[in-house]
Amino acid sequence: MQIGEFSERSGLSTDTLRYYEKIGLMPSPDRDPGGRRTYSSDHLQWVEFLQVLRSTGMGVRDMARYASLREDGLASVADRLDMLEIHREKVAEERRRLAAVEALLTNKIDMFQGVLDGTLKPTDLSCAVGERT
Amino acid sequence: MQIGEFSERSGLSTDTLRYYEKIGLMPSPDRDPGGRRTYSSDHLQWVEFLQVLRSTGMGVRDMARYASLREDGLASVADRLDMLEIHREKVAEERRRLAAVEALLTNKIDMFQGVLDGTLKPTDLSCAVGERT
DNA sequence: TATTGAGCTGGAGTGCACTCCATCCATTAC
DNA sequence: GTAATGGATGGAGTGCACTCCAGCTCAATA
Repeated sequence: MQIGEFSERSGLSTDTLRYYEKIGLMPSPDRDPGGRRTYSSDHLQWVEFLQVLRSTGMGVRDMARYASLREDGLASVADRLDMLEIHREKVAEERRRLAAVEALLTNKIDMFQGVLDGTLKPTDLSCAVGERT
Repeated sequence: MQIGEFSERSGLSTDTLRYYEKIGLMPSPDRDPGGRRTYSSDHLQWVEFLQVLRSTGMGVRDMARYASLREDGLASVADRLDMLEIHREKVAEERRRLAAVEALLTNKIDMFQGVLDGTLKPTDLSCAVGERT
């Protein structure tokens, strides 16, 4: 498949795809006789995983390192495992942090609602983190 | 308290604090006779909440909008409530997404471990999203 | 009183992750 | 044959959120 279709299927712009290739995130796809990139479904699975890493805060530097390990094949399994375990822990921490923030937001929301429906005096708001009446 | 101490306590650099003030995230603190900023513990609570918003993906544009509503006092409670509810839903969604990513990473990690301890053939790896042997 | 240190301002610079663009080339449709 | 379409390339530009800096003032201390 050519870059246009690949772009649509992966959800990444053609510019981003060429950029990812340039910085070493994507193995260079084969070219057709006219010099145009030809992607396989392997490439598709891979960019989808890249997007997972990216959307969970991994920087392109680390993604490039993982991509390079992946290119090394079996020999790099232990290293890839290390990276994934470290990343999973980061994701888990972030998820726990978000849960705490949700609780804090719920608390503030409840106070605002209390003020709006009159069950709370506006002055009670002052104890809500960072708010003012 | 002066900006140096405030910076230490809040964990934001003095540059960032002045920047936040400039773009309307922070109510301008009083100045001492020499023209230096004097922060209160109210300011501290507020920047701490700003950091919560920031670290959960709210952009400075929206934070400035919230800050401006906060300056309006009681009249803006309904609007602030709206913003917080919308933001809480975003945070909740993100938390659920992270949980899914954790599961995916765990799956890949298990496969790599299987390959390392010999209970899985390297060729089985190919079914793991985006990997190659 | 001289020096040191903290803080002030306006503006330039940085890093990240793209995104856009001009110009050129190949393929396909008519 | 030619026009339209899609892709290639190198390099410049963008938006965000800071971060750094020069040159200054002010206050506390030896």
